[in-house]
Amino acid sequence: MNIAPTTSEKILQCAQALLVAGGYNGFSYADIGKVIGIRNASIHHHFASKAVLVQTLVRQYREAAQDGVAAMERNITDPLAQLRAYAGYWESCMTQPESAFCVCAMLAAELPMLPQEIAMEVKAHFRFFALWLESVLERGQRQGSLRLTDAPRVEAERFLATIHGAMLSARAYDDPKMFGVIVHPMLERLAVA
Amino acid sequence: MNIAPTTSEKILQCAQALLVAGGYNGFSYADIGKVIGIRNASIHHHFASKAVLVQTLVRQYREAAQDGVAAMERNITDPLAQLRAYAGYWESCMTQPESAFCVCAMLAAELPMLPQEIAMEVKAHFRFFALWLESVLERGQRQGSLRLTDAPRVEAERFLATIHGAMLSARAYDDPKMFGVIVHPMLERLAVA
DNA sequence: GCGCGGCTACCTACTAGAAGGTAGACTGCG
DNA sequence: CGCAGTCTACCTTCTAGTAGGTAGCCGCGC
Repeated sequence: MNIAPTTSEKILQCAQALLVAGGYNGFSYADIGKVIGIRNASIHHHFASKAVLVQTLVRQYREAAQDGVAAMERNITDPLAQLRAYAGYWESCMTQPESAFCVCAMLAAELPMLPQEIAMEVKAHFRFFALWLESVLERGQRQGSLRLTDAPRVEAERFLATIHGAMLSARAYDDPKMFGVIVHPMLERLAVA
Repeated sequence: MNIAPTTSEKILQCAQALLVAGGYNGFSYADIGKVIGIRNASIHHHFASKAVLVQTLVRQYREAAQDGVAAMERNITDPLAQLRAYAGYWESCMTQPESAFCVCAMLAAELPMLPQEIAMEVKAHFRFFALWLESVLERGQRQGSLRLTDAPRVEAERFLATIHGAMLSARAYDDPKMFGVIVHPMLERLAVA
């Protein structure tokens, strides 16, 4: 959303779009260079190696996600509304190909052969969201606005897994609406009748 | 389980293990050759191209899965028991790294940049399982042995998405048990009290 | 029963291109 | 000047894929 994104911002943005489309091994420096009109070597000036590039990308992605959650919690206090906002955010992402998949979900699938430093960032992303969802669900249960059938921890892990699985299904069916088809009823079921 | 697997079977088996670990672009002919002790060119003798190799692999994987479901339906008739058997199959796969992820779920994540013929096989796999799960859930509801809160179609898609998301979470947490932690309560919730 | 054609399965040696990465020079700006 | 940012030109390694050859086997005709 910057007026004039710097070159390194453009590189990161482009790398993210390519990463979301095809994973860590699905893009190259040359692909990035072709898109933003720069030479291979110039990318190395900004990011010493591909691992560093992707690690930087994931760390910023993770920080942005955490900032986003913090901002959302300031605007929305009702637990169910928070879950709806989180799901709604992803639902709006589904329609644009370059953001139609979670960077960390993609990388998690490739975890066994990812550089260690990237794997750590990805794992931290999962831990953060599982903990946040657990806190939201637990609070909703305490307030009586959410109806859980299992422990908040378990419900949180299932919620996150279903969100990620719904992204996968939307991709497999080539249908962005599939995400909502799966996620909306899950939210309604959590709402106290 | 063959006494003496042929070379092309060994190639497919090895390719599957590598595919599950790192996706379509995460392995090369050389990687396969190194594992099974064969030259790069010899793999081309069995499979004209990488796309053909992976397409063959996915088609056989899909057929084996469909045969497995058919065999299971002959042995188990109760819908809930069928769902448990399906989930139990994957739970047992989680402990072995070379089978700890669904080939088609992995490829679905990379769909946007996969060769067309492979993408078609992957999509067919998703359609098959969604339809099968829908039929099982619908039958369970009719018999009164399963308690659905949404339409069988929607419950089936959510079930499949949660299974795939649970595989992802197990990988992200580097903990095979995470699959069961997510999937068991989902099954219990479907069972009529 | 022997030789021959054709087949399968593998080999060595090679190619063109892409991969990630490096060295060093140029350019424009504060 | 000093430096950030970019370039050209290059390197090494890996990539999928090709060309051509060899060894063993199977079946057929004589």
